[in-house]
Amino acid sequence: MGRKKVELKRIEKKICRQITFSKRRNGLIKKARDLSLLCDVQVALLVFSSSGKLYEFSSAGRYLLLFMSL
Amino acid sequence: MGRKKVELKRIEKKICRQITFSKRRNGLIKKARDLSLLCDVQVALLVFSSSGKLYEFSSAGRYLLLFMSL
DNA sequence: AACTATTTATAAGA
DNA sequence: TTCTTATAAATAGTT
Repeated sequence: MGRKKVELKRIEKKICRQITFSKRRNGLIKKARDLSLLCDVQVALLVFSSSGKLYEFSSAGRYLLLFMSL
Repeated sequence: MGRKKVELKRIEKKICRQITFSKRRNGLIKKARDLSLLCDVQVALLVFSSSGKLYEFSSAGRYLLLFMSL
């Protein structure tokens, strides 16, 4: 959805990757919220930036996420 | 993105709600995958249908999610 | 399940 | 970094 069609592969230029991350992360969180509201379902979304910052949306209350290296 | 602008509130007609759920759920999972790939970040997305079925995407390996009613 | 008119998201540019 | 705008992508209503 932009001036050019995007190739589905890692964006190599760091600055471009960060800008895209910011834009798409916000878009994804909005769509998660919309889906939950429109369709009355529970959604949990977690995004970790490469620097480790967590961005999230959850329609439910509190939750605990454990990454397992099983 | 359709014939009419959508109101951001629960879709009352069950059939319409189920159709929208199917379409948007797939779209959301695609966008989660794209974000992870393009921006090289970790993403976890979980969607529970009203009947309790789980739809998910995770760029990481295995994980365990616990909803807490604290 | 496919189609298509239209809205929405966003890539590039300013 | 925030705003704009051309275009790609998603999808609401229809078939």
